[in-house]
Amino acid sequence: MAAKYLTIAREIKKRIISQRYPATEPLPDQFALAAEFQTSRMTIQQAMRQLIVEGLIYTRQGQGTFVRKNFLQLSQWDLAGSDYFGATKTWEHLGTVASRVIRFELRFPSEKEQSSLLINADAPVYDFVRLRLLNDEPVSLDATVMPVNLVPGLNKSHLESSVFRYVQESVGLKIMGSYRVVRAIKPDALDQQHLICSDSDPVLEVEQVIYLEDGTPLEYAHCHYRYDHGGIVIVNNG
Amino acid sequence: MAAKYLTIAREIKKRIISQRYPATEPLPDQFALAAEFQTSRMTIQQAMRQLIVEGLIYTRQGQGTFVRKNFLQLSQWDLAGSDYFGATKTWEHLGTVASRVIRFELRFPSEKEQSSLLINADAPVYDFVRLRLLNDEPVSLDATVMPVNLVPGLNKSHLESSVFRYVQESVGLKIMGSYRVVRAIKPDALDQQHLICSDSDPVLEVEQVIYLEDGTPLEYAHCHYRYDHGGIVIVNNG
DNA sequence: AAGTGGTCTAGACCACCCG
DNA sequence: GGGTGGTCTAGACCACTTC
Repeated sequence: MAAKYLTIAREIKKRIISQRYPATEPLPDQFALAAEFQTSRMTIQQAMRQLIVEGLIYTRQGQGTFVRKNFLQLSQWDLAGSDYFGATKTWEHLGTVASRVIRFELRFPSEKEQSSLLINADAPVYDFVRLRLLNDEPVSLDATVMPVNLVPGLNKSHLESSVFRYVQESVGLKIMGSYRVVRAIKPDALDQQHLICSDSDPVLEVEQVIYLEDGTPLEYAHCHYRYDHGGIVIVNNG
Repeated sequence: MAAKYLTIAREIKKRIISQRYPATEPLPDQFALAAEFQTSRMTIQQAMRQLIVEGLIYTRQGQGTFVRKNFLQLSQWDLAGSDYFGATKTWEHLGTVASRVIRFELRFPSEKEQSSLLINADAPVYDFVRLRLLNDEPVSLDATVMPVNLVPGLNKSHLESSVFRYVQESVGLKIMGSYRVVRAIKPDALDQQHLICSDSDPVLEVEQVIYLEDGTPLEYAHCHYRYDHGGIVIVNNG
């Protein structure tokens, strides 16, 4: 049995999508909703808070609760954006995805890696490079560094399928967030060789740290994308 | 007088930063905090919710409330990232910033612009291009389209100072969020001319829609950055 | 079983916006 | 002044984790 406030939030969401609550006027006030759903006003407010963080509505003290004009639009954006690559998204709807392992080694971390992963110089790390192919065309070249102690037992077959799945399902770690820097750079020798690009073709570089629920850094990576294979989508709701 | 839950949240934040609440063990439970702050548990929970959205703590039912290990680290990241450009950040701490207007026209929107700005073909738009200089060095070339009806009275002097400030202070509109796509591209003729780069120098392109509180799109822009002048920082907390 | 956070109640008063 | 959302109370019961 889901919480009552979530049930109410879902119901109100339905009504907004079906335009039973037209976007041109405010929603019924919280007292009316509390009466309709036979609950207290605090619970209605919790449901509203849920819809606010989902970007569906916004409130104005003294005025009421309103539907965001771009809510219906946003799903269209997301759809339109699906031709682009988000680092957390998969591309499987675009075709056949494959991973080729270029390098897989153990070593000690550099200073930059120590500070990015919050580890000491004597904590061993995996160092691996993978080429991602979409319909046999090279798309990205990813160089990753991960602390061995967080993910013991990682092997080459995990790299060929999904490190993410191994980390979540076998080791039981949960990803919380990420920190990324995106730039345009000139391709290095490895990029030119594996992404099959000339030295005048730009490369989109994503430098990222992925961290777990409690904030422990899990991986530090440099991902290089061919410039003609889309971009990174960033959505920001205030 | 600020709300009690915000006052409590600030106090708890202080204690975490000063390590009076060590990151190695859970925070005092909500009942103890309610007693200490002479308030109800609901108010303590509201304070906790605040700190959760700020990324400071996380909760586990049946276990307690914990400090995120990367909280202290994150402020260092932000500092480190200040050498990079975020489209919402200013660069004034890096030196002298100037804006040169390359183009400023009125016209009707293209189909792509109509769908991005949610306007009709007969709604006029401003079309302007600006070159941003940092210490007299070209950094970015921005091509922007804005609906005239949202921002009446825009003129060239606004472009040279800050369109953002004009929109906020004179027109009274409030920015809510953004939708961006980042790519690496080859420079076009305008880029090469104004960003002073060769055709083998990559360009970082940010295609963006900025929208207002209620979701109305305010501007649709393409911003081109020189590849050697930093990158875009993206922080994502689950 | 004990201890923790999650949800919920039935009110109350306050701050803000509008006519 | 009337209507709206924002905050707050003093409890209650539930769900989950650990012992």
